[in-house]
Amino acid sequence: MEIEEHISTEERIIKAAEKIFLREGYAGARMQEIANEAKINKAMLHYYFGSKKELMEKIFSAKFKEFIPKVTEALQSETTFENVLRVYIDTYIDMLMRNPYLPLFLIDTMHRNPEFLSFTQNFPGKLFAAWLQKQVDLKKIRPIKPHHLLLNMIGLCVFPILAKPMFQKVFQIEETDYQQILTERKEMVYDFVMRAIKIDDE
Amino acid sequence: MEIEEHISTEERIIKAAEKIFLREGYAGARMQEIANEAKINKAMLHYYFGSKKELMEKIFSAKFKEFIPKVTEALQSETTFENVLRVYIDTYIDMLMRNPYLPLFLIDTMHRNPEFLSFTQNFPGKLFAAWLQKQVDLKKIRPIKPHHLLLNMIGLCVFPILAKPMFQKVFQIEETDYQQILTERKEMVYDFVMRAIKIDDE
DNA sequence: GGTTGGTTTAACCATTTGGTTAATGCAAAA
DNA sequence: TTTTGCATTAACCAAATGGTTAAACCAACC
Repeated sequence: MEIEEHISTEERIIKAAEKIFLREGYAGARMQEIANEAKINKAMLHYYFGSKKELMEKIFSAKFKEFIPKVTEALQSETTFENVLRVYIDTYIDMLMRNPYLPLFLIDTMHRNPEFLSFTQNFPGKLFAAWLQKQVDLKKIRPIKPHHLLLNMIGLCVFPILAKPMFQKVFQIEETDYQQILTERKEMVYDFVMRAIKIDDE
Repeated sequence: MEIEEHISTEERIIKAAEKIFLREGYAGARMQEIANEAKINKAMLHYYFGSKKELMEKIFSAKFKEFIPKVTEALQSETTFENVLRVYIDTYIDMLMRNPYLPLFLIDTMHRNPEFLSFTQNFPGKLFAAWLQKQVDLKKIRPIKPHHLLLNMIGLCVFPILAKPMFQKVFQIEETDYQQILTERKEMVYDFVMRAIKIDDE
């Protein structure tokens, strides 16, 4: 029993709950399955977290933070628009490839348990809007409403993850090819967005 | 008891199951709730459709067809690329505004019950690819892989529907404004895609 | 060694859930 | 009018589910 290798029961529960909730969703997840996954007695779940709902809320708000783009620093830096866009898309698609269950879990939960959203922090929407307006004023890009651009960027990154089963079926794509396509999209999405919003006469 | 107004029990069940499954998802839906919605005895559900899974499969495959873009005719017509794109995006966003639960329902189901996908028909991926290649050859648009363009187009239309709760929270948007933004997007998405793939020197 | 207080467990509980059944309703055929 | 066969219902059932409880465990402290 190594000192540093020890993982507390609470951590074990969190890890297990993450796995099961992400894979099965709230309604589909079973407390017993979480207990099995954590290799502890089911009563421990309630001992540490009260109820299924409270446990879910813990997992949701933690995961929500991962999903909301961490753009604040990038926006405040003095780097070019192109750079911000490129880094953002790369980072985001990488994160999604590492967490393929995350988008569906969050979207599903937000729709069916909207009360969980109230516990989450805000995305710096105003900051993003201001930054974008500056880029427009500087004639770096064509005018576009911040919420539209953000929806476009995130949608282009996230949708292929959400639509994976349909996508693979419709185009008859194997797993390795699918991963390859996601990687390709880092370049593709950057290019697509850049062309869509750049100034024509340059 | 009007002759033409009569709705068969089977139809009543389908309507009710659609409503409940779309709103609650498979795991969240309750057979009793479907029966209540249809105002019939719960045993009728099993009498007509066997099991929850069989009923779900009926609803899923019907709804899947609505979601898969009906592009075949458009692709075979001799109209311009611009026209196909414009009509496609308009039609699709309109359909989504009328069926806001549809995307999450399909995506959720495909992920958690992938076996349902095997019952569905195929999307004419090859036809779309061939048509797009022709547009590229005719120098109507820049080269782009068919699956990327399709993911982009659908993603740009669908993602705002999926992300609605988060979107509204992050940007503090009321329901009427949200609807307005979706309508705006018909124009916006067309423009965005068109600029992204048009030939530069014209 | 004994007490204390947090941790863990097996057994239990009430309710919900998908599904079944046996009896009844009922319209059309005979 | 009686029979036939599908349609419908109330009552029921076994399994699953989230949650509880009382007892046991166990390391730290006295």
